[in-house]
Formats: sequence, structure tokens, C-alpha cells
Amino acid sequence: MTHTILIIDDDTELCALLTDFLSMEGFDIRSIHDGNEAVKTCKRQRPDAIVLDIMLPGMSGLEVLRTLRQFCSTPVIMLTARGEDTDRIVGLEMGADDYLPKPCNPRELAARLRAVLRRAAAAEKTPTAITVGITSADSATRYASHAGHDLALTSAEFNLLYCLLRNAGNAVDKDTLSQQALGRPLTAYDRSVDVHVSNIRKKFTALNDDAPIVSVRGAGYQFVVGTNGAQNA
Amino acid sequence: MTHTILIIDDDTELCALLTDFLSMEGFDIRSIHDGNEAVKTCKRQRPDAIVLDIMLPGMSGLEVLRTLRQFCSTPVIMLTARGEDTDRIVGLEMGADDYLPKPCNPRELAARLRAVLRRAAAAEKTPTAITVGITSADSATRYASHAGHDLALTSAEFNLLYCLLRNAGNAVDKDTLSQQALGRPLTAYDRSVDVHVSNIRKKFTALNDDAPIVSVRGAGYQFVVGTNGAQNA
DNA sequence: GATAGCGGTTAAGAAATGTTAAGAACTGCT
DNA sequence: AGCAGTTCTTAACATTTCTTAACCGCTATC
Repeated sequence: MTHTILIIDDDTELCALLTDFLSMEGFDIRSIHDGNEAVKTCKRQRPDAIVLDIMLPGMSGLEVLRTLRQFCSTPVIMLTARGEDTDRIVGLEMGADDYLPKPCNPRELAARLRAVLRRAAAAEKTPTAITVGITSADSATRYASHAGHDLALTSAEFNLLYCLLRNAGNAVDKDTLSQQALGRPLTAYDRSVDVHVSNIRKKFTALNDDAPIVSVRGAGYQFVVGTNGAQNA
Repeated sequence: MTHTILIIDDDTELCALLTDFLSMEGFDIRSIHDGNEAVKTCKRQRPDAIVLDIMLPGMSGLEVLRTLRQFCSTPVIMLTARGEDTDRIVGLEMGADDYLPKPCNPRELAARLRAVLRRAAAAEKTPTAITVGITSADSATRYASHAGHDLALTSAEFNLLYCLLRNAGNAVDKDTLSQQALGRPLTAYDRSVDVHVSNIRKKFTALNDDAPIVSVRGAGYQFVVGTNGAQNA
């Protein structure tokens, strides 16, 4: 997949140089030499990443970044004057993703572009949230909700529910649950899983709803999928 | 991938010899016999590494190095006269990456070139800044901010947060945190990591925001993504 | 309908984490 | 070296969370 990169720099010569090099490296390059124009282009074209010079005529690079961040979270690599730590710091505060001292090595820029793109892709692709009916849990935030309300689960409870949600509609045996949620195999007379399930159910009923977790005798527990409230007899 | 090497030496015979040998070793070689010319070529062609003789007519090798370092950080291997320690020291201060006493063994030069290129590649791939939501940290300036404001972290706190940010959305176990942030393995009854986390949280709440760090009992700590600046779809 | 096993629930104690504060270790300065 | 300020570690206590044990009722099987 080829990525579109927007270069915002008033130095046309540098832009041409970078365009040549980065094109050979497999990127699709657009360049803009004016801040205001850049923001508009960005809104329209939605590039995959942006290379932004801090020194721009008219709107400064930092202003461009601030404006940009109001409507998108596209990764931005800033070009700073050599050793200008204050620029780095201000840029960082505004949400830049990386920096390169200016006159920059095109190879290094290419490498860093790939790095920020890789990270952005990883953040997007990894599905961490599971929603079943009106219940959802997200392992990235460790937040679980039911009917729009916080379930306020503890760490073990969250792990347990998350595991049940991943296998919603099927029974999960207690050994698996113990392993996944508590990090240890189930031993004889260990009732921890049962107690945690009990506490999770209590938190569902605290929201005035039946807990969608049923026990399957001898097989473990199951998150029931289907219309909420309606359970098989 | 083949690397381009620029050899700067007035001894044309030696240049020819090295070009022959290094080409066979898989490098792409250019050679220049004059200092001023070398700097220009370097600006234009951006070689991956430079072999620089210290004794040059006109501009000396050290002057070339100083000029070079003003606009790029390409790895440089210097060729010094046998036993000239002062040259080594001055060159080191100016940012040379390695030395070889002259007359040099081409095999050894090839080996050292590969070493500096490997090191440069590693340094290149490490982006120094990380931004997650509205929280950022830059290991180059060791500055961390949240919602545009300085978090004013101490050294250990910064290391800790940086480590959590690198693994945002996943729990990082305390032993890893201790190793990365404090430089020692976790020992029994060592609560330093917990105390540091507590202090970091205090600095987040001082900015009137919930600290985006949760503990995952028995597993460590986790930087949560997505609670604040809503992003992905 | 007796009984053995499983699951539901509660509560007490154990273990992990949160927090604070004191002093040790380090830093920069003179 | 000595001092002042900062940062880190350790220790202590508070709080939360987890495990264990106990008791209860339900279900399957004979």
C-alpha cells in the first residue's frame, strides 16, 4: 500500500529534493509552501502523514499544527532548526509525533515516516473493544459498560468478563477463565472464579438489569447473546 | 540494500585501491580528492557513510568534518596518521564515528563501515517522540506534556511514563518498568515503581485531568488510550 | 426422597496497591 | 569539602482487591 505524505515547507528546492527521494522510496508526495493552503489541502485530501517545517511565512508551523489537531490526528513529523529544543517542546505539546533537525537526511526522514505510519496502523488495526448486545469491554482502556453505564469492574473482574465476551454465546470452562483472568490454573477447591462471577453479576443488577452471564453446570460460564432480558428456559 | 560511501582523500592511488576492494564487498563508492568539493558533493548526494583522510590539501580533514556536521549526521570514519592521538581526540570531539590508522587494511575498513552503518540504521529507526491522545513524551529532550502543559516529571518518572507510552493500551509488568526506568530488576518488597506511579498520577491530576494510568493487579501498570481525545472510529 | 456434587453467596483474612512522609543519595554550586 | 535543593528509596499506614472458608440451596442420580 502506498502512503500519501504532505510536505509543508516554503523551501521549494528542499521540497523537490525530498519529493524525488521519497517518491523513489515508494511514497506518494504532495507539497505545499504556505500554511493556510496546507490546512485546507489537509482537510480535503487527508494524507496518511505530514512533514511540517516549523519556519513558514505567514502562519507558522506551530500554528498549522494547532489548527490541524483540531480536526484530525494524522501523524506529523516536524522539521526543526538544529538544536532548537524549545521548538521541539512546543511542537510536542501540540501533538507532533516526531522531529528531525533541519537540514535533514532524506533517508532518515523516510525511516521515521515508516515508523510513525507503522505505529498509526498498529493503533488502528488492533481491535481491542468487544461489544455484545448492550455490553462492551475495551482492553486498551480496561473500561467495561452496560447500557451505557460504567460497570466499574476490578482488574480480575474485567479480565473475566472480557474473556466471556470474546467467547460470547459459548461456555468457557473454569480452568480457562482462571488462566486468563487470574493467571493461574484452576486447582481443587478454588472458588475464586465463582466469587468473581458473583461480584460481576452484582454489578449488572446494580444497573437494574439481569446479568447476562449464566453458569453451565460442569462446563463453566457463558455470556448469553441475544435479546437482552430474554433467556432460555 | 547497497550503501553509498564517499571517500575523501587526495591520494588517488589509495582511492582507486579502496574503490576496487569495497566495490567487490558490495558498496557503491564515490571518491573526491579535495575538501571543498567534498562538502558540496556530500550536500548533493547524501552518502550513507564517509571515509575522510585527515591530511588534505586546502581544507583539512577536520575542517571538512566540522563543516559537514553543520548540516548532516552521516557517519564518518577518519583516516589518521599512525599513532597521532591528538588527531583522534580532536576528531572525536567534532563527531567522527570511528578511526583507522593509515596505511589502512581495506578489509578492516569494510568491517568498520558495516559497523557504523548498522549503528546509524539502528539510531535512525528509533523515533524519539511518542504521542498518545493528548499525552506526549520526547526522549531526546526528556520532556513530557499533557493537554499542552508541562508535566514537569523527574528523570525516573519520565522513564516510567515513556515506557508506558511505548506500550500504550497494554499492561507493562513491574519488573520491566523497574528495569527500564530505574535500571535494576525488581526485588521483593521494592515499592519504588508504585511510588513513582503515584507521583506521576499526582502531576496529571494537578492539571485537572484523570491520570490515564491504571494498575492491572498482578500484571503491572497500563497507559490507557482513547478515554480523553476521542479518536478512532 | 436421600445424597453427593456443583454453584451462589457472604464474610473474614491475606495480598496487592495507594499514599504519605522521613531520611538517604544525588546534583549543582561555591 | 560543605551546603542547599532535588530526587529517590524505604517504611509505615490506608485502601482496595483477591482468596479462602463456610453455609446454603439446587440438581442429578440412584
